[in-house]
Amino acid sequence: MGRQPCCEKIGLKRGPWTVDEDQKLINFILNNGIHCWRLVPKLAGLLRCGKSCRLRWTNYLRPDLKWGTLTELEENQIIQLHSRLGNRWSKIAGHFPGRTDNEIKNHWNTRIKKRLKQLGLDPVSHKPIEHPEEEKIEQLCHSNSSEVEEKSVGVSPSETPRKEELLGEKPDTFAVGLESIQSTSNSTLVNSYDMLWDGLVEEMKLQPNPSCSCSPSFSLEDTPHPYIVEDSSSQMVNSKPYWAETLDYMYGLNSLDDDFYLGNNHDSYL
DNA sequence: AAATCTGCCAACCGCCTCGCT
DNA sequence: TAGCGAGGCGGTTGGCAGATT
Repeated sequence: MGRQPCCEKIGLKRGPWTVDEDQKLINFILNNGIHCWRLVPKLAGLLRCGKSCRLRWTNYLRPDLKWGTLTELEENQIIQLHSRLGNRWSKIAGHFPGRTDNEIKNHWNTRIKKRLKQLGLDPVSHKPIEHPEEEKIEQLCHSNSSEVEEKSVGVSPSETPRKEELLGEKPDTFAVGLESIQSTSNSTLVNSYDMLWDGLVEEMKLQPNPSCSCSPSFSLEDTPHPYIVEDSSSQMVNSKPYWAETLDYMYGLNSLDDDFYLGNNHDSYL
C-alpha cells in the first residue's frame, strides 16, 4: 500500500507562482511564522500544497537568501565539498549562507559538471576520467619533455605537479594552493583548488552555516542580505526581486544604507 | 525573420528520515 | 515497537530566454 499523498491534490494550483500568491505566503509567514506547512496554504488562502509553499519559501521568498551568481571561490568550495560529501546538496548548502540546496544543485548540474569534464575530471569521483590521461600524468612526473607537458595539462616544466596532486590527493597548505592558482594556467586548477580548499578548511575550521536552508527559522541579525547579486565582473549590484519592497517595508529595512544592499558586508559570511 | 538548439532554473515527484503516538 | 504523518532531500522535468543556424 502506497503512502497517502502529502495533501489533497485535486483543485490545487501548480506551476509558477504568481505575485499575488507570493504576497499571500510572505504576509502569512511574517505574521504567523511557520508551525505546520500542511496548514500554511489553507490558512494563507492559497490553493497550493504545503510542500509547494515550503519550497517556494525556502528557495525564493526567504529573506536571508543571497541573490546572484555563485562566485568562483564559492564554486571551488562546492567542488571540494562535493568531493567529500557527494550529492548531499543540503549539507553542501549549509556551508554557504543564503544559498539554497536547489541553487547549488542546479549550478552543479549546469556549470560545474561541465567545467570538471573540460578539465578531464569525472564529476562523480573527482578523478581523471580516462586511463590514458593517467599515463600522460605519469609521463609528466618522470619526463622532462616540455612538449608532452604542454599538450597534456599545459603546465610548464618548472611547475610540474606531483602525480598525487594531479590525481587528487591533498597537498599541504593554503599558501601553496593560493600561490599555485595565482601563478599557473587554468589547467592546473585541477589540483590547485584542492590545495586552496584544504588551506581554507584549516583557516576557517569549516564553521557550518547557522542559517542553513534546512531550517525554517531565520534571523535578520545573523543572516546576509538577500538582494546581493555578483555579476561576472565581480561587481556587486542591487537586484531586488519584486517582493523585496514588501519585505523591506515589513522589516523596516528601507532605512539601511546602500552598503548593506550592495553587499559590502558580505565578507563576514565567508 | 523564422526555426531550431541550448542553457538555465523553478518547481514537481517520490523516497527517506525522524518524531510522535 | 510498529505505524503514521510531516518535513526534508535529491533526481528530474518543463518552460522560458537567449543563441545559433
